[in-house]
Amino acid sequence: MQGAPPEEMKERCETIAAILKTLANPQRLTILCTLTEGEKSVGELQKICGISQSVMSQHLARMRLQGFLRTDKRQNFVYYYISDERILKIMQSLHDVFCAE
Amino acid sequence: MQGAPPEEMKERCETIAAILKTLANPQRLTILCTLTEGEKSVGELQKICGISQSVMSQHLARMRLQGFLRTDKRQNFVYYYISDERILKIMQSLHDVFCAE
DNA sequence: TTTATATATTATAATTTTCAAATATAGAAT
DNA sequence: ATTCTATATTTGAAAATTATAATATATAAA
Repeated sequence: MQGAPPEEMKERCETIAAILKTLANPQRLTILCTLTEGEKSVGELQKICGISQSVMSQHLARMRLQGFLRTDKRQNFVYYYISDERILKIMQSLHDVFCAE
Repeated sequence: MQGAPPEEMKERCETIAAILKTLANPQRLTILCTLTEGEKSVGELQKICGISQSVMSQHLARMRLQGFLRTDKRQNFVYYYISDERILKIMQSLHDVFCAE
């Protein structure tokens, strides 16, 4: 048995928990699931996910500020896509665990 | 483009988000990390993780009620271990993404 | 039986998250 | 210039989470 938890483990757990907190919301997960298929405009995401304009924008802002997502403005639309490799890997793993046959 | 999100996706996202909510706490993650190495008594967990008695017990109760953990009482100690294969897989995946070289 | 140890539960206050409504902005179309 | 469309931001209330303290329980030891 060792003494205190390696400080490193605690710090990592804080970092990871902060990321998981953002994932741990049904609407944000639905948005991310949708984006794993490729970029979507905000309006498309609203329709596909059934989330209101304001709430959608708030979720997207949070994930953008946290570095999960980036945007690409074309015409008068804003397209969002997953820009964080770690998020893609986690989504893949969640798919394997919960959605695979 | 399809219409509404498959209801199945929404439902799965709710289930998964509920699980991630429990994971998304630095202390609970630290506890789970520790338990990936094998079962530990409550007292051992308190020392290793540096978490107070009451808070530890509340975290353990939550994870036990959610089916992540089970207990084994021996002597006058309660040993906790991870009993949900999905949690083990997620922890492994988080390790791969955030802690691997 | 009393006391000590290990763990669990309850209550409550503080903090954080979430949703909804209103308002703001920016570019395109008229 | 005005209006419309797409998106973002702000605000405030409701709900959920977290920490802390107090109390409870159950078993072992004295």
